[in-house]
Amino acid sequence: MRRLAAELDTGPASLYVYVANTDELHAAVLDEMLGLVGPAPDEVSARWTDALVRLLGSYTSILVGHPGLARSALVTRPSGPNYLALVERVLTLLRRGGIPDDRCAWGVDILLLFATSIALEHGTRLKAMDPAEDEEALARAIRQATANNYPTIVALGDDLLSGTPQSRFGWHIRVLLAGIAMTPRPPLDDEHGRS
Amino acid sequence: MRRLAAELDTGPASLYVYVANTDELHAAVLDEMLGLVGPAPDEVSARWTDALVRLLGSYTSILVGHPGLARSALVTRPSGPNYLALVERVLTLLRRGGIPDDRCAWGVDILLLFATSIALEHGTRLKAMDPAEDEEALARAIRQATANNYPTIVALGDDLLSGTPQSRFGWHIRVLLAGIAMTPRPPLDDEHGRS
DNA sequence: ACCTGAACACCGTTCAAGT
DNA sequence: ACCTGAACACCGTTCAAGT
Repeated sequence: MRRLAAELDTGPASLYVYVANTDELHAAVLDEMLGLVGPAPDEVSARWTDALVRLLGSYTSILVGHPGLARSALVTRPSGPNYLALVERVLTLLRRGGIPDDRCAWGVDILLLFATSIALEHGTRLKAMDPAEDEEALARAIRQATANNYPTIVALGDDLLSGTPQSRFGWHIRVLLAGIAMTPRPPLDDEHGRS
Repeated sequence: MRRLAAELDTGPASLYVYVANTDELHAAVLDEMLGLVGPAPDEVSARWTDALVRLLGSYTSILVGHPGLARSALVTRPSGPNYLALVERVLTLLRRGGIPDDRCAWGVDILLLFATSIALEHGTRLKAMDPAEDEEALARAIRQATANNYPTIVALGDDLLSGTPQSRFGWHIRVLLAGIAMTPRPPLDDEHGRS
């Protein structure tokens, strides 16, 4: 807020004429940036799973550079036109994959939530640390784990930390898609509208 | 930091003798709270999927009350003894489900990441808003969506927002488990240790 | 050697006062 | 009626000075 106000050569109070609070500002900025989300040259021809990995990947990579936006998007679900367009595209691809409608409805939510979380995780990490010091702590803890207390952790060892962020991301999305495709929705316990 | 220091009748500077920064303090507090994570009365007898839904559910419910901790856990992976014990329990259950070791290794990460994200999402929402005003914005946007611009959103309609947080959470975890069980890991592109 | 008061450099938000 | 300076109520972190 203050940074933007300074950029505009005014006091921070002036911004509150246009937005109610920081989250609302973030939502507006995010929707603007979402206009840039992949033009998807071959979205129609590619396999639907690959298309979704790419689409969600480009959504995530936009957010990684702006962890503050990712945080806001996680907490206050965006509802701007470009976000809705993204939802629409994800839904279209899920349907193309033959996913039943009820699972498309819940699946789009978990896919976007997950993509947003990954962006927040990586984005803040990049902002905070110089590389190499990075996940040091967890890696050390895992390597020091004794077979007495944590036998399974020791057995799996370095594989717990293997892979690049990109290869993990692709696997994560495919896991979600496969799971969505084969996990029936629970019956809706009656909730009189929604809760 | 300042709140804790005040509680201890001293200045905030004194805390920096014991912790390097806020994230480290958060990590220590979180690990302490993780000591309370479900004693799991029937973890051995229950179906492994049910046991995991409950275990991750109790992890999440601890974090929901403290969104600040969830945020830290998302950004700086915890590495305390109680967190490792949680990882160990999740791994044990995944193996009991017959999940191959390499997918257990990557699966525990996505499960805990997801549980942490859900806690952050719900926790901050509870903190910020009075109920009812809640997701109003997205709900309105969806209902106002015109069939021209967003045909699939309109077709799915209210089902996009149906379900209770609990029923969604259970479905989400089952989606992840089913996906993990059936999605082969990509080959590790060579990374000389890790990156 | 160990601890900490006071300061530094920030935040988001409000509201009375100005034009 | 519309905008905003100045203040309010916070943060996390540092460091010189005290014991």
